[in-house]
Amino acid sequence: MNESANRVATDPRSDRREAKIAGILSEAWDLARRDGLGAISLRDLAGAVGLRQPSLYVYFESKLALYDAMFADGYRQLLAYLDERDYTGTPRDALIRFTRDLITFASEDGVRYQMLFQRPIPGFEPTTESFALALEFYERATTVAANAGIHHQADIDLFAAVINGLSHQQVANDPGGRRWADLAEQAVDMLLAPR
Amino acid sequence: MNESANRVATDPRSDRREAKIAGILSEAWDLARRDGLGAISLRDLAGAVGLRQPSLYVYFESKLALYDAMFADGYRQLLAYLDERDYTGTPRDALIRFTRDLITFASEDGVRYQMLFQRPIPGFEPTTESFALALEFYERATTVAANAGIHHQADIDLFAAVINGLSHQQVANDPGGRRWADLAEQAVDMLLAPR
DNA sequence: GTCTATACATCGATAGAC
DNA sequence: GTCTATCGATGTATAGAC
Repeated sequence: MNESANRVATDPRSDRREAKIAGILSEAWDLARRDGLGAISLRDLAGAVGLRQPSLYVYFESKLALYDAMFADGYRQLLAYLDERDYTGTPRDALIRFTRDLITFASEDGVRYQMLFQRPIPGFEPTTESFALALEFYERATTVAANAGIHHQADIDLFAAVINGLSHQQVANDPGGRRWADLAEQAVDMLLAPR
Repeated sequence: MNESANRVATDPRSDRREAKIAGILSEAWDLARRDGLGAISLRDLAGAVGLRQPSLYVYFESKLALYDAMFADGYRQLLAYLDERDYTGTPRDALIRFTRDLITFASEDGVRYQMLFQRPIPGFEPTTESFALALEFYERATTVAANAGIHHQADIDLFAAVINGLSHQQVANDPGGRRWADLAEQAVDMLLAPR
């Protein structure tokens, strides 16, 4: 290969590094779906990407750093997923679609849902940089809710609990299905009903 | 001690065995609260009850059998907790109290809540006998809900999701507190509002 | 950047004496 | 029923050659 050909916007060396990291993360999600989030083995992970186990330390300084990268990766996937959709239209309709999309996103990958919303790995806390992505998501969620009239803290708490509960039931009892996702409209109308 | 004194209803030998098992389970919950449910070590557990690790196999034939006993123990605690309370009165009031009590129960012990409602241990499935206790609980819950007019499957699904979501938020964000438990009345009125 | 080799800890489980 | 001793597997992490 020609080491200096195609000198584009970014450094090709760090491009390749980023691509490798992306490949490792992709395999890490596969392993997590197979064995559980807490049971990822660095040996298995290295084998899945054609490396020996110590070579992983070139890309992640520890297993917790790998988890942190997965946490950030999952939130980037969620934000990209939301970017592809539009939440214009009436506030009620937007909130219904937002809710349904969140449940669907959770349903598509239960392990990813666990990582983002259940925090099931003892000893793992996301770094500030990674957690910023989570905050970005919460900001978007509260904005869509606020547009539909959900302002008080108690209402926001209830809204968050309902979305979380629907997502959890969907992932736990009907993974990949729509049984709870299809309750989004009913749930939102319930939340928005005047008291 | 006098080995044959006080010969009561049950065999004293199996009484002692049951008491020992209860002690082991109690320590297992303590360890789970400290290290996480999936990170219980049989060595630590044995040490906590004054035994060596292999001696635990006298009482549990495997680690999964220990988890199964914890699962059953947790549901027995929940059923006993509900037995102490009464859910008479108007159906709405009963459902509010039932909901609030469930969230409170979850809040009192996040690890127990995980074991009963989140199933976070890869490879663990409760035995039929243990799962029967879970079914007993679900029967009681649906009865209280049905008395308040929640009959259709979609309504039951939504009710279960709301309780689960409130409990999860309470455990995850305000353990031991009441922030989401105090939303029980609002949540139930929302669920019972005519559409 | 990748490798071999290895350190070092911990785990669940079993064998067999007492 | 409890113990000592130990097996075999697995885990993360590091040292150092190439």
